[in-house]
Amino acid sequence: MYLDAILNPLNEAQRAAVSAPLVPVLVLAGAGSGKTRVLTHRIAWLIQVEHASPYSILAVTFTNKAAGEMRGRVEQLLGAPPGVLWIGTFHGIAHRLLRLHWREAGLTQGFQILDSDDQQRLVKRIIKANDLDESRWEPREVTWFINSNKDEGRRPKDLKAGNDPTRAQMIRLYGLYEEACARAGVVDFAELLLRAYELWRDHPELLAHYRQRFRHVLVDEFQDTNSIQYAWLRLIAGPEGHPFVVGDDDQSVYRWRGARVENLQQFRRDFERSKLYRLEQNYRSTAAILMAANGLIAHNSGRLGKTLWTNGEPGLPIQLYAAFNERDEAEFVARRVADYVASGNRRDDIAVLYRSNAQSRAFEEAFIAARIPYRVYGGLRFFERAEIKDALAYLRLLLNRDDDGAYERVVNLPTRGIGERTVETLREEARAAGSSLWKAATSRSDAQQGGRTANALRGFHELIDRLAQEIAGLPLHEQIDHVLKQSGLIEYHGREKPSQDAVRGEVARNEARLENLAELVSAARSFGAESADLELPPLEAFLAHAALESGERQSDAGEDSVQMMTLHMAKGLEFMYVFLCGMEEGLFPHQRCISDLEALEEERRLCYVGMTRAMKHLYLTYAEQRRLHGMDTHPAPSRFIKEVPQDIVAEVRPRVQVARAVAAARMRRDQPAVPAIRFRTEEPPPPGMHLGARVRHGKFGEGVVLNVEGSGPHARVQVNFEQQGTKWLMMQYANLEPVS
DNA sequence: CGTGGGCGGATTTTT
DNA sequence: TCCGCCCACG
Repeated sequence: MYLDAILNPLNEAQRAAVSAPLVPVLVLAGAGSGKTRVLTHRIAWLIQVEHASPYSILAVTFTNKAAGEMRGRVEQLLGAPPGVLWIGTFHGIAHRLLRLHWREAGLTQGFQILDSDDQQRLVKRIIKANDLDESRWEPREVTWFINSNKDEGRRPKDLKAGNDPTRAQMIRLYGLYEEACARAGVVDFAELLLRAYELWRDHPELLAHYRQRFRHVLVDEFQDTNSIQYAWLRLIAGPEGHPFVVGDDDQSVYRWRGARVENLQQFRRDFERSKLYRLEQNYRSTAAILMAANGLIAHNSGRLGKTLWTNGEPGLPIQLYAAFNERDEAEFVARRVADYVASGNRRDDIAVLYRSNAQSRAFEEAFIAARIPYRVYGGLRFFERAEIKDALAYLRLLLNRDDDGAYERVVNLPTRGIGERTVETLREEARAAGSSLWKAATSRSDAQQGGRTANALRGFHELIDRLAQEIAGLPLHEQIDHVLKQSGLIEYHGREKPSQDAVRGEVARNEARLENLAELVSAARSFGAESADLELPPLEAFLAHAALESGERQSDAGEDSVQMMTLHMAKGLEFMYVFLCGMEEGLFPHQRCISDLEALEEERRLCYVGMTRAMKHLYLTYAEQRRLHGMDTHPAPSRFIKEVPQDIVAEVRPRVQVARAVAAARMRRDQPAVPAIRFRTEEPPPPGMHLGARVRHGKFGEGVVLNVEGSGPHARVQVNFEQQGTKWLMMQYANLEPVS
């Protein structure tokens, strides 16, 4: 019986959720409690037990990765490719709807998608075109204004400026931006969602059709939905529907980009018949780690409430390390990593997590010095790389000459004598005529046709027209290959820097760019049927794919390496050993969040997310001195450290000969199972730094030496300052003066 | 038209 | 401190 396969692998709570009746369902799924499993098994349950047609199922996620995983696991479970199932991201599904109903949605048939970078550039061009000061009207801010309004479902006409001239200008720019998008036939990410929502809202017959069809809607990571996504969900579900949503209010960390945890509560109000299920059994972490995480998150208010528990190992206490500075912090982590690897662990199982990307630097340096392979996540993804975007701009222009963004990007790339002056004139002409740059250029009067730049411009247009003709009928990858070669892009990146005694990095970078371009062709070759059902020509489909799925972050997988990433990127992942670093006030919680309770609670959730990534060992580290923006700071340890129940925290201190008596008190809580660190040297302590000595520090004032470890530049002393309390300091940096 | 130096700003990121 | 962007120069 199918039932067994679906329900047997589940625990009681999971089983209850999976086999819930056809009413609206909210599953509160704690970290590591089998959330994806519940979703996939629910889909199988609907099909095999409720006899739902796969055709009637719509499953929505936030990331392509999650969608891919879900699809894979459903296939596995059903033993067949559930081809007709709609599983995708909010954006992917919105895109699909808009392709199918572009006319009703008020779009052009071949509309293309702007990624955030394209969008920002467009906003910037609009600001410039309106002679506004870019420092007064920052493109970032304007873009944020536009997107956050779209996220809330508001068009320019819905906005009132009141007496606020700044706001009035913002609204005006929003309107101009919309016009520009319409003229160029492009939509941004937020627009995909808003249009899809409006499509259904304004076309009752379409909505009725899709409601009839998608009887079963499932949503992953529901706590991350924004207003428009939730409104869209309510539309498709209708008053009689029974959406199945899974989320965790304690893991909501994207409020700053429009996510609304309140949607969880709102769901219960809007769907009165809804049932709530809690998944609290955790299959990932040790009891100690869960106690720490539970204790921390209990400090947040207004939670739906949930306590993780496990049947598994009690595990080791949380290890807390107080470093002198970020270098010491990194060296500590590197030593521990080396220990783990020496005892047979894979580096892939070790993660260094931090609040902000800048923190990776110190760790990279320490890992390089210790010859530990590592991988930093973050940075540009494949389709975001400049050379790739250049190539895509050519392709976009081939499909749509009115795509001004694409036009500006490649009109002089490679250099063909069309300078800023020429483009500026073109922009003015286009603005005056209310047309695109391409049209403005082609409709110039004869008087303007003679000069050198006019010839260059004509050459460019002829190139584009010629390419468009030449690639007609070719297979996708040959189209791209042809454009890359004939446009001169390959040559442009391929040429060696002349003279300038071979800057080696430059050559390497050019090679990498050429490789990426080659990779683009092979990506096109393997880009197959996935969008066939949209009845889009392959090139259009490929461009949409490039925008919606920006590709891998790292090309060089391969070697077993320590994983380094921000806490945000770690969400949804798990690691055997986790180092949660930079646990300092001002860094984590971040300075900008400290005075805002909502933001502070989000920081705490982020910390909770970080802690619950760990399966076996969790370390918290902080530095007593940290260089930030080139300035030395002396941050206090993060409040989050104190919010963890102290009886499951063990402070790590290097074990040394000196001052054993004082250290012993600290050591009592340290666990013997964790290998102690030994200093290589056992030379006498630095002069004047004996126990009980009075010393003065530039910032902390006077204090008494409580503890001394090591010698030479690496020596560290613990000082009890009259004002600031007890601190560990590094002799090398501290500049302590003896006081007599 | 391309580059180098000066200046300002410096969470978090997916689609 | 360091990185990215803008402008002035070659």
